[in-house]
Formats: sequence, structure tokens, C-alpha cells
Amino acid sequence: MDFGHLSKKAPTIQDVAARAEVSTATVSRVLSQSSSVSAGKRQAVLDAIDDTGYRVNRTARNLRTQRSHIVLALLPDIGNAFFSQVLQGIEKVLTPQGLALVVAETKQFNATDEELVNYLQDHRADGVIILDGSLPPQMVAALGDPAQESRIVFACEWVNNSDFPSVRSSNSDGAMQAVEYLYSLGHRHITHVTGPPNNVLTLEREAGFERACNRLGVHYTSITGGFSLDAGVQATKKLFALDSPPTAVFCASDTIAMGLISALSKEGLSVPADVSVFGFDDIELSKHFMPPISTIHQDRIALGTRAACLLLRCLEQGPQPGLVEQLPVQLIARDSCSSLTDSVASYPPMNDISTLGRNVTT
Amino acid sequence: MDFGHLSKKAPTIQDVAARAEVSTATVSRVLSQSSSVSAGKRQAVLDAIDDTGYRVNRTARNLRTQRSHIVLALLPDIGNAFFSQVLQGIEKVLTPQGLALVVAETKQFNATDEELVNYLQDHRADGVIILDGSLPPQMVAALGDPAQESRIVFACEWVNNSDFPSVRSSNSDGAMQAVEYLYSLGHRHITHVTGPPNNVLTLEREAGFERACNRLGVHYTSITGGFSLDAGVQATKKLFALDSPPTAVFCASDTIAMGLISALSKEGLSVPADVSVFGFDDIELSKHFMPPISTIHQDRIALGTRAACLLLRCLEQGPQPGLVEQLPVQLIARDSCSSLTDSVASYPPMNDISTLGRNVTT
DNA sequence: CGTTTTGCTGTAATCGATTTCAACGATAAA
DNA sequence: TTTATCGTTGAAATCGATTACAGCAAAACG
Repeated sequence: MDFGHLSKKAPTIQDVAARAEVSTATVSRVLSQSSSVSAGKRQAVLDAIDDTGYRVNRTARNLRTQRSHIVLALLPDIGNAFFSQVLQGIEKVLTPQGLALVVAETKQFNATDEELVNYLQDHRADGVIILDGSLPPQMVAALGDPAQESRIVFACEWVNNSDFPSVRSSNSDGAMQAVEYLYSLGHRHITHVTGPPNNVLTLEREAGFERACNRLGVHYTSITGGFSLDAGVQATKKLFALDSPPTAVFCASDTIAMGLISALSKEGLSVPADVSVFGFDDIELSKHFMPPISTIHQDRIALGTRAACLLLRCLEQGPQPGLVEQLPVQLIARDSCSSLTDSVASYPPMNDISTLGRNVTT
Repeated sequence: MDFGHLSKKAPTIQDVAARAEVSTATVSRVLSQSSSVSAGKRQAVLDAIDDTGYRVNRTARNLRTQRSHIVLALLPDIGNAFFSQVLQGIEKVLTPQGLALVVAETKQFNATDEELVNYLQDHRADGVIILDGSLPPQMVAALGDPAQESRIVFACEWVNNSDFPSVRSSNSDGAMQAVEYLYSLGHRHITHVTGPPNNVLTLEREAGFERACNRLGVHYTSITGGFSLDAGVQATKKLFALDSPPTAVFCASDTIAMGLISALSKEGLSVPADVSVFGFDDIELSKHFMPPISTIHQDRIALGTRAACLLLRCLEQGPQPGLVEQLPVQLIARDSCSSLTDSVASYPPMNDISTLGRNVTT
């Protein structure tokens, strides 16, 4: 590519120095306020900067200081609204620090080449925030030793058996809150439509779900899903195939819940009259869905800001292996879950009323 | 910030040159394959690169070549799912060109300071793709003369009275298609819930809507809105306040349509039985909403790829003032709009049946 | 066989900043 | 008055690449 036609030379620090009749060193000192400069010369330099319209060339500065002032955010999918809010949080912290955010998708880095690691080694980025827990193991291994490498943090998702510091929501806690809430509404048989198998979030939410069910003596079943709308639609069929249908369904994401509610309504079942549905994430639309969906709110902005702060801390203070920050989640009660006694009173009896009060231990 | 602990010096081109027993110039020539190097030396260099694990320092290269290999995307709101797909398209074109994508929100640049322009002047970015048509005029003015400035393009949105090249969907055409479709279903009174006032997209869609209505002799009314869910909810009240309710509503966005449908259902009105609702954008959820929403599909990925290609072209060939690329849109018929004769047949008569066939000219 | 061309290679300048180091004048301390 | 200290300042080295230029040998030419 030929960009020759762009040349329109900007004033350099030399020009400023010449105009202010000082050395480039002095100009630089004024610029970075690193050491003292006499008031007179400082003003002369400031005036010269004004006159010439000088702007510091970041590339030159970066070369000299050995920093790129760039942070790379690695997402599984740029098109995902969930992550875009996290990015917003990251940006909020980075920008005031003079750091720019570069976003890229993990899929553009195949496991074989070292492109990802190169981003750091090439000084293309000072640090990386990874929002994808599904990186292939060999790629994670290539990232280096968490005890040595201080420029990588995980956010939202993470990788098991790895010590890179991370920020995440309290996923298992969220699932437990959901179960407790449904229990308080009288539900004693809950089905969990999970996220994709082996996903770390899926695992955490499943664990929380089962722990709470066991503790409260709630009968539970499980349907393997995914986080998509379609997974919710598919789950509906499996729901009908269950021996004894649940009175409530806890979905691993709001999107699943929407797919489920939508598919149920096509089958003539209404939510929450016939069955309660609970989501996870509190995406914007949940509030406006019909019915509005009860869910676990994740503070996506905070996830981003905390991750960015964590990265900053690593850059300043060195590696923080094993450090995990769990952000609290919040239960949002809306209309998609109803009290079982209420619905029994106002609607025909549940078809699984026989399971009420039945306790199950694993 | 002290990043001293990060120092672990990477091999430089000097190290490679020494090891291969050639000059740095030769190494550089092998790297950039710009001019011929004898097979023997080439292999020696290649081996040395392998041995040392050398990686080119982009910052140094950027300084020397006067390019940053970075493109800045400016969004009104990073958290918006619509834009994140456009970004995906941009990325798809940029990455193979060795260009990285930096995203930033316009609101972080206030109109008074020149931060935005500085991005280009500082060599922090080689080019900028602006996805925000609501930039304050003085900021647009600060961007420079479109006939001179070859590093700025607009995408999705644009600024009136400005010659910067841009890529956009055929908004007015989409609105016209929507009207024609509703007309073909028998609707003769349509209300348009618009986007935010003065927005370029709002204006285009309004224009297309009115043109089609006038041409077909459709009675139309208009409610000022916004692109949000809430705007759809608010519009519902105004809809009821209309002298003669329409048989169909054309919304300037799918989100408006969802808010509207949701609010209508709370009022006991069902879509499309009582009123047809048409959207715009074809966001992912429209397909899964209840009912699935008829809409105008915008190819968001293509919007991104074309914008990136346009920027590349500007960078290579110089300014392209006034160049506008309009991407075709596509009508997607789903369940939220029904044939008027059908619904008249199967439901109680519309309350505005008196307006059928009534023509209005502006 | 002399001359020109071609192909390859290295030296050194360059991009635009930061920073080390030495020097300088003025002030404080002895 | 002499010496030590301090705050300022500039010259020059430096970051790590690219590239203009010149040199040189081998090949092509007349």
C-alpha cells in the first residue's frame, strides 16, 4: 500500500525546541513534567507548542519507552451484546490512563501459530484481557507461566487449572439464589437448562444449582443446553420428554429462557401460569420480554472496570497468580416466576403436583 | 506507572544480523522481501531468526514507516449490539491487511478539545471509521476538509452537509418497501413511530415512508420516537390518543416494535390480530419475539466490510469526497403483520375501518 | 578486452521522541 | 573566601526498525 499522498509533515519536538530557543531535552521535560524547568523556559516552550501546533508522536514515545499504550481484549464473539457492555467498562478505566483498547476475536488466532502471544512479544499490546474461557489448552499453555507473566488477565470467563488472575461474577451463588427464590415460591421440582457442556460458566452454575437443590431438598433434573435462543427452543422438547415435568425451569441464560418461553407458548403453555421460568444475565431485553423475565443480574460494566483495574495492577506490581475477584450478583424478580400456591389457586392444578414436598438427595 | 519488572529484552534485528553474519539491512530485506537477497544469506537469516526467536518490533517499524497500522472505530455506544456486528465486519477486512481495530466512544471526545483529530495527527491511527451521525457540527468541522482528508469515512450513519465518503443502508428504500408490503396486505392507514428527531436515519426513513404513502394513497400519521424499547412503550399512549387508530404501525427500529408490542399486549391488544406492527433492522431477537417481527433486514456485517474497504481505498487512492455507497436492504415477512382482510374476517371489525381508502396528500 | 549493466551487500542516516550525563551558574554552607 | 550543593540546561546516546546510497563483484555487452 502506498500512503505517500498522506505526507504533510507535522511539527516535531525539534521544531518546538528551535522556536523556543531551547534544547529538545527541555521541551521533553516540559511535556512530561518529569523534572524541573525554569518558569521562563517552560512558558517559552508552551508558547512554541501553541504556535507550531505541535503534538507528541506516540509512536516515537512508545519506541523509546518500550510501551505500546495498547490493551488487547480478546472475545469469542465481537457481535455479542453481553461482551460489548463489558468492553464499555474496560474502556472506562483504560482511557483515562492513556491506554487504548484494541478488540479482536479469539477465532482469528488458531492454536497452532503463536499470533496471540506475539501480540505481547511484539510490543503490540502492553496487556491482554481475555474474555474467552474456551481457549484450546495448548494456546493457554503458550501464554506462559502465570507466575511470571504479568500482562494477562481473564474476565467473565476463565480457564480451569490455570493460575492467571481473573474477574468473574459469582456464578454458583447466582444459581443458588435462583433456586432459593423458586423454593420460596413453593417450587419443589426444578429443571435446569444448562449452558454448553464443559463451559466454565455452565459448570459453576450447575454446581450452585445442585448444591442449593440438595440443601433445600428440591427435586431436580437437568437438560444440557447452550447459551443461545435455539438451545431454549430445543430444550422444550426435552422438557416434555421428562417423566415428571417440573413446576419451574432455571435457565443458564436469559436467551435460553426467551427461547423456552417462546417455544412453550407455541405449545399452548403459558409462563408463569403453567410453568415458571428463571433466567441468568439480566440482558436488557429481559425486562421487556413477555412476560418480563426473573433473572440474575450480572454487573457487566463492573466486570469490565474491575478486569481493567486488575490488569493495571498486574502491570504495575507484577504477576498475581491465582488471584480471583468474584463480583456479587443480584436477583431480579419479575413476572416469569409465580408462587406455586397462587398458580395452583388460580389455574388448573399442576400436572406434577404429586412431586410436591418430595425430597431428593444425591 | 513503573513497568520495569517487565523488562526481559527481546532479540532485535541486530542480534539476528550478528548471528547470521550479515548486516541489519539484509535482515530487514529478508523480513520485508522488498528487494533481492541471495539464497544463501536469506537462509542464514531465516535460520538466525528461528534460533533467536526474533520478532519484529512493530513500534520501531511504525516509527520508521510513519504508519500506526491502527484503525479507529468511533461509536456512539459500544454496548449496542447493532454496532458490534458492524465491527465484526470491519475487523474481517482489517485483520488480513495487518491493521488492528481500536474502538472508542464518541462521548469521550468532547467537542471543545481536539482529541479526536489528534488521533490522526498523533499517528495513533491511520484512519477512522465513524459510526455516529450525531457528532456536533464543530467537531465535524474540525475533522478537516473531505476533499483533502483521506483517512475518515462514515458508516451506518453520516452527517448531512458534509462530503466525507460513507457506507449506509438504503434507509428510505427500506421504509418504502415496508409501506408497500403493508399496502399489499390491505392496510390503508399506517402510523410511523420515528427514530429520534433530527437523526439522519430518522429523516431518511421518514422520507421513504411518506413518499410511499403518498404514492400509494395511504393515510398516514406519525409519532416522534427514538430507537429504544422505551420509545416503543411511550409511543403506545400516543397511539391511543390518535383520532383514528391505524391498522398498522411502521416502527423505525425493531426495538421500538418490541416495546410497542409489549405495551399493546398489556393494554389487551394483540399483534397482529388487532394491529400489525412492522420493524426495522432485523436484529437477532426479532425472529424469536412473540410474535416474530416483520422487518427490514440490514446487512450489518456488509456495512462493516464495505466501510473498511472504503477506508482502505481512501488511504490508497486519496480523498473520495461525496462518495456514498448504499447497501440494499431486504424485507423479511414474519408474523407481526397480517392481511387486513383476513383479520377483519377472523376478528372483530377494526375500529378505524372508516378510514379505509381515504387518501391524504401533504 | 574494456565497458556497462545487474545483483547483492553493508554503512550510515533516519523516524521522533526520552534520558543519561556532564556542565554551568547561583546559592548555601563552612 | 572557598567549597559543596542545587536547580537548570544542552549535547548526545538511545529505542529498533527501514532505506538511501555507495561499493563491489559477476555477468552482459559491444
